[in-house]
Amino acid sequence: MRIASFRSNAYTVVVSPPVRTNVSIRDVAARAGVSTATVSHVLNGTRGSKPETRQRVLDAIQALGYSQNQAGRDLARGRSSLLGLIISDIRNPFFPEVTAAFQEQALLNNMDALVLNTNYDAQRTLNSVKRLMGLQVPGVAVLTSQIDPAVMDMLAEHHIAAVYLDLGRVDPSVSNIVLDYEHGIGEALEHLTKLGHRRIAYIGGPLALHSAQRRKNAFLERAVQMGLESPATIDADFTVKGGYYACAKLLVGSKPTAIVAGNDLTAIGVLHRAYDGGLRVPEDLSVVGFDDILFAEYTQPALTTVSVPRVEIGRVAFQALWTMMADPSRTGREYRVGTKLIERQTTAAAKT
Amino acid sequence: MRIASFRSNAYTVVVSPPVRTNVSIRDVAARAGVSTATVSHVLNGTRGSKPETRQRVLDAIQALGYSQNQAGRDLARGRSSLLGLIISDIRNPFFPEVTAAFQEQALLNNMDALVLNTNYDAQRTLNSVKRLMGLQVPGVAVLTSQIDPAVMDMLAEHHIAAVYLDLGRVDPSVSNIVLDYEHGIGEALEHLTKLGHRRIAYIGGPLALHSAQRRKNAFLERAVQMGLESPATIDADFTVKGGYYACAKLLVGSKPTAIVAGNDLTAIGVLHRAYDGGLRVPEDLSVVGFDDILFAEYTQPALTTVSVPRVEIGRVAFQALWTMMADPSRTGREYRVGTKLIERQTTAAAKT
DNA sequence: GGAGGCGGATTAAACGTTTAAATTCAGTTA
DNA sequence: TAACTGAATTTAAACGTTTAATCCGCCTCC
Repeated sequence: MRIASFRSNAYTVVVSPPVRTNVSIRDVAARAGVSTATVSHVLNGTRGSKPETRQRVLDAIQALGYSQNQAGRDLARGRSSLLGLIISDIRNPFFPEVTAAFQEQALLNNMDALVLNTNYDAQRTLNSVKRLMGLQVPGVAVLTSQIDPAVMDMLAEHHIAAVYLDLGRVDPSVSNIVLDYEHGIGEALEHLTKLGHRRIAYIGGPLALHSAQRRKNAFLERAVQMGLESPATIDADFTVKGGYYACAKLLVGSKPTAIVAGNDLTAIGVLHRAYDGGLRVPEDLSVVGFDDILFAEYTQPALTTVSVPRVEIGRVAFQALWTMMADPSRTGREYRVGTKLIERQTTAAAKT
Repeated sequence: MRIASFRSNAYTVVVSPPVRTNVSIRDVAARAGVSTATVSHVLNGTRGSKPETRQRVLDAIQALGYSQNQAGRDLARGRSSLLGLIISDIRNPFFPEVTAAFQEQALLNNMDALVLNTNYDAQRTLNSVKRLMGLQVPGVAVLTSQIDPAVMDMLAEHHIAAVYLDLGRVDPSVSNIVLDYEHGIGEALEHLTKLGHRRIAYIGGPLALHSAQRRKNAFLERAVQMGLESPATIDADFTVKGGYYACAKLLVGSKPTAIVAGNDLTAIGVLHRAYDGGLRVPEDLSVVGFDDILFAEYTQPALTTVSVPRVEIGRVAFQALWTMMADPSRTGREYRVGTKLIERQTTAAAKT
């Protein structure tokens, strides 16, 4: 062992001892004059104790500055107090709020959340899940937009509670959060038509993304339903640049008077293209985004957008796991969260 | 126990058994015909083994789909493979990149990062640290802008490697990352003076924040050094709104021709105020931000700003911990990371 | 041919909890 | 008074690793 290679003798400075700051449950028990079992029960509320004993234990804990060793605990219980949260990329402005909300809930229930970025890489996702299983997590939220069946299988096989985003299915130990895109998009289209828009184009994301697919469908269905002229659509890549170029393509020929973007970054690209092309927003062109990321409020002009309730998603994800973990039958269920239009300044009456 | 309260009899459906998917190191050892010690050593490379034995172990692992139980491992080693990363708020655009970089490095070294938001709350910070200690983490990066001495003490007491941001000090088990604000601010001021600006105002953050303090000082020192007319400064709150109102105050009387903001959000507020006040940026007013958050690139016009190398900070934070953890003497050191000006479109020649 | 060294493997004792099962003990009932 | 309850507590056996201490051959060197 490396530490052992440090010989110390009378003349050397005393090296900080290889202390394990070892105040264990046994020390607490000794000081309180009870058994470790009692301490454990007091700590976990697993069984009633005489108020007086209880207090003695609490005092001892206080006096010794004891804190539970999770490793021992996890080992004994066969599961950890960590929950897995798998997301695509924390740098994507969609995720920080989801993450924060999830963690917040976890904390309230005395758990922690281990957040893992997959970087949109399936192999990495699988590795993440493997790590989580090594950690004996009792539950995992997979909030990426693509879901690898191998991941699902692996979690199911080990009977780990799991919650997914927009997975079409619910099973024992598997819950599902479905995003109601239709509602928000419906509001957006109603808003635009009320303002007199008829030629409304849509710029979406890469169809490999399930969410891009679903958003686009929601748009098209609603558009047809409302009898709009066959709407132009382009599939871009959910980036600012992508939005910029897609917009450029749309602004030739029979121009749309309004553009709905599949996410806010795309909408920002549209805003830039419009500016560079001498089009004023919203006077010459109305723009609606999707997501309501933090910065939507700060674009110039402020972006009208369909908000996706990220905080709620995070909270619901935790609740889903928690519910399944508490239920011996592990029944999964479906949770529905809505989207809605946030009107800001990038929409106005269509030019006639 | 809750589970136990479920009586099952011959007539009920069989409840999914309380399986512990128990393929342990013992099973691997048995199948490979070796002792658990050997398996452990193969797994950790802690000791040489005959290639042939090694292979047998590896095969057994493969065949059984074994994966290490971290709880057992952590318990035996007295420390976990988790590193703590304490940040103020993952929703603050400064942190996602730092976090991602830190996690990236951790992953490369077979560790995980547990990210904890303090929400700028000292009590919560302390609780976070306590949790981390319960988890037996071998190291903690505290990248909040305020550092509670109680936190430092607690970590030091338990000999846990720690790295801080802009803490003025280095100790055994304590490293420090110092941000060289001066360099970037110097570049910004040179850039502005070269463009003919003389009246340059500064809008900072709440002085309770150490980083706000340091940025402001860096600005003032450089300004004096360069012989600028005594610059107006306002301490705002690092938000868009704050920037907006601070800017409003500056735009009366002898107006500045350029404004340097203590962070990008503030700068965005300035941009908005200028727009609302009929001032064109950069023709009538030059603006420089600080941080270079993702969105700096997407403001209209794109924000000139002093970039703080977030990815590098995350990486360095990990390296600092890793280095101390590997060093039996736990020597801490100081790491310096630079800032630099990113010229975009919010600066131009001063109006004469 | 014995001493010594060495690489490769095993044995067995931790590590700090949780939790069935056993024990104690005071109170109640027959 | 003996038998029974039930609450409060203790005992002790896991849980799955790591690792110091041993052991076992085998080789080398006098």
